[in-house]
Amino acid sequence: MNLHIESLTCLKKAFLFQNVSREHLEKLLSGARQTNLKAGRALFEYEQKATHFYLLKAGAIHTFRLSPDGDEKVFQVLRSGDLVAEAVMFMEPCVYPVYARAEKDSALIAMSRASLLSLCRESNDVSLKILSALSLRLYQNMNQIDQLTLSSAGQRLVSYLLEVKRHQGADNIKLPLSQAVLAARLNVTPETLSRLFQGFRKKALIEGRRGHIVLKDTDGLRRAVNLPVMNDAGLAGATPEQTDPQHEYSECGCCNLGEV
Amino acid sequence: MNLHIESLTCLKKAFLFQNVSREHLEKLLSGARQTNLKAGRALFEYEQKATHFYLLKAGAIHTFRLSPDGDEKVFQVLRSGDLVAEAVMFMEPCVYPVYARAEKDSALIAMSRASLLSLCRESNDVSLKILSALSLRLYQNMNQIDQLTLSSAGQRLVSYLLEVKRHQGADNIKLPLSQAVLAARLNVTPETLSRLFQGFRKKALIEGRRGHIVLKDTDGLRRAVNLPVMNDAGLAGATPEQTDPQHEYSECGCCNLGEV
DNA sequence: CAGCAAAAATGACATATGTCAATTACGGCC
DNA sequence: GGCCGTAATTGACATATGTCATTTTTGCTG
Repeated sequence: MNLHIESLTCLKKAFLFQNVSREHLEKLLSGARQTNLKAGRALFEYEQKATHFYLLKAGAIHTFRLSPDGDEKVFQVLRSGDLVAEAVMFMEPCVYPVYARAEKDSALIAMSRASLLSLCRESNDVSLKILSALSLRLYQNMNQIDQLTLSSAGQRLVSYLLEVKRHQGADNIKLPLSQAVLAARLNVTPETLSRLFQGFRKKALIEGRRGHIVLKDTDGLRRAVNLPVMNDAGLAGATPEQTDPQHEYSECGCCNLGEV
Repeated sequence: MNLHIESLTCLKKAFLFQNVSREHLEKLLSGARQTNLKAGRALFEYEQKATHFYLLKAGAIHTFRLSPDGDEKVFQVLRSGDLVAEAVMFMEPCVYPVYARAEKDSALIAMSRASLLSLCRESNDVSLKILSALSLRLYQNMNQIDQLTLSSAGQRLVSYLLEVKRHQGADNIKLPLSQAVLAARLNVTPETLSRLFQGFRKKALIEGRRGHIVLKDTDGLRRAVNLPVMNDAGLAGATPEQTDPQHEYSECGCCNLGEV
């Protein structure tokens, strides 16, 4: 049927399933179901038994945890084409390590853990693919830890901006996140974030606002927050990704933050 | 030869290679070499091409990154029996994401990336094993991120203490880390850490010092730093690990911090 | 047991960042 | 194009935590 064909096409585009045979994909999809989520609705809960993973066809999903005082700590911002919770499927015990919620109306394909595991058992290729996907994610997480442990809020912001720049190519960057979410992600308050932006504007280091900002002087930014001024690779140092266009994750290569 | 036999025995004990045939292990070891490191010597450098992974037979290895002002941010504290950088082998591009240095005189077996990859290609079992190991590590990293984004230093410390308690069973816990390293790990200064400990002592929430401390009142600790007082599972909520005795990682289940 | 170097504790002080409240600007909708 | 709710900005203020210097403990080694 139509839906099925469409799903198949989507699935094929996912990095994980690049070279997987149609036959195998069919099997994945056989037990799959389409899920639609209104903005604001939960996809799954923290510590809930993880029985499914998802392909996000349209919309946006945030994964997050809650801080003791109830703030949301955003882990990932997932966009259409992304897989959700596929890495969780291999955990033991298998529970979702985060909450997931639709930020916009979203359409997903839900596939069962069992089908993925059996696919892996049958196809070493798939296992290897997932292996490399997981290790990439591991790397991203390390970078995120690195970023979060930067001592000052300014450093974290600049390091983030430079990363976005690197991924978008131009100095003219689009911030795919609201300031509130970005603040959460950088572990600062929205107020502090706002003041940081203002400070940089005053010093003519950046221009523009509301999602569209121009980095006028990246070295200046680095100096302003005592980040070492170096090549251009940002935190990660030498050119880390950028290369492999196979990595179709919309999550930003180094720390899954908004779109590419 | 003797060394070889001994290495084989070690390897067999590693979680990853639990059910791997002797034949396969031999292959891994065929290209392997023994490495001895004096305390303080580097095992590998950040961003260096990652050609080998290691089994730590004796001693201790720290993995870390450097903050802009030169402080070390400890990622892992590895003890004998641990594998080092095995997850890195699957990254693309394949460079070490951290520095690694011997903290004590250490003995390691160095095995090549190529041999591991070909082992994985041959044995789906191994792939799956590694897959689950990686996903565990991913989970640990998320927990670490969660911890690091706890707003106050006190929260981070208490959350750490409770985690250690959970892993060691008793209220009487042994801290496997010097205060300096622990401070780095919690992203605070040693001074702040010291003052926190003192504060808890004054309030009779803990007793003892120098690695051996007794948690007198865990709920009190939680309250003292505004962490929700709940079951007993610490940050991670419901019983996360504890169960599977197969996980022989000396790294603490939830966030690789010192020994079990 | 004395002496020493390293680790930890303590004190005084500076400041980045959080908090809370008030104001302004934006973006969607009728 | 004007209105309204949300998001962003700004200000005043409190405070946790970093910094730097000094002292005290600790654990070792001869």
